Amino acid sequence: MKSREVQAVSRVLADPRRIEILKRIAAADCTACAELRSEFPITAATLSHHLKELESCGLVEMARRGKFIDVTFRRDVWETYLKELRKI
Amino acid sequence: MKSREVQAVSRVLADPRRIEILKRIAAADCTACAELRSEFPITAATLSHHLKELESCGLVEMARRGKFIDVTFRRDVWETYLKELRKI
DNA sequence: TCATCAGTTAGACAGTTGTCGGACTGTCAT
DNA sequence: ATGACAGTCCGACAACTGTCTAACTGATGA
Repeated sequence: MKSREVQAVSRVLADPRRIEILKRIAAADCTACAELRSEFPITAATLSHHLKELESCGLVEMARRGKFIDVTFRRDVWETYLKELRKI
Repeated sequence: MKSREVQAVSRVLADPRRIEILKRIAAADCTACAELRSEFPITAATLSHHLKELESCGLVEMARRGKFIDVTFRRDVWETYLKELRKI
């Protein structure tokens, strides 16, 4: 994992709400954004934005399934990130 | 470590330059800001700002020694932070 | 086909933040 | 004392970002 990727993850993790969302996804992969939206007081647009950020740095994966989106936690990326931080 | 403290560290880590500075400090505690300033192309004011951020979330400790500042890496705080992240 | 629902995109706005120059404080050596 | 030096504080500015509303796309079911 390159230094730039570590920075990307760190940047994405900077927002408190994003950490919460990530925790939630890591705890139980969800099959719909609405599932998340029911747990956080945010707009669909805002959630979409955050998910895009989480996806852009590889922390989650998103896949369409009909009307819904499967959101899955990329634990391997997460572990790699932690491994990099442990080097510091 | 409370959730708010984790968020504070994550926020501070979001800036690429701050990660670099932290790495540098972790690699070898330094006894002067000038030492750092010679390695990064930033103003004294900007460096002071970043160090203050790093200090505010507990990642480094700063102590005056005459004209100079001793900057030390708080590895215990760092480990605690990593431990929290590992829970996710 | 048409209404509805899940999610995205675009644009706007407010708040935050990284950066700097310049003034300042405090310390040391002469 | 005085000049030089290490670092901080302040105000400003540009860039970025989290949030929203509103309009949109695409899929489902009646």
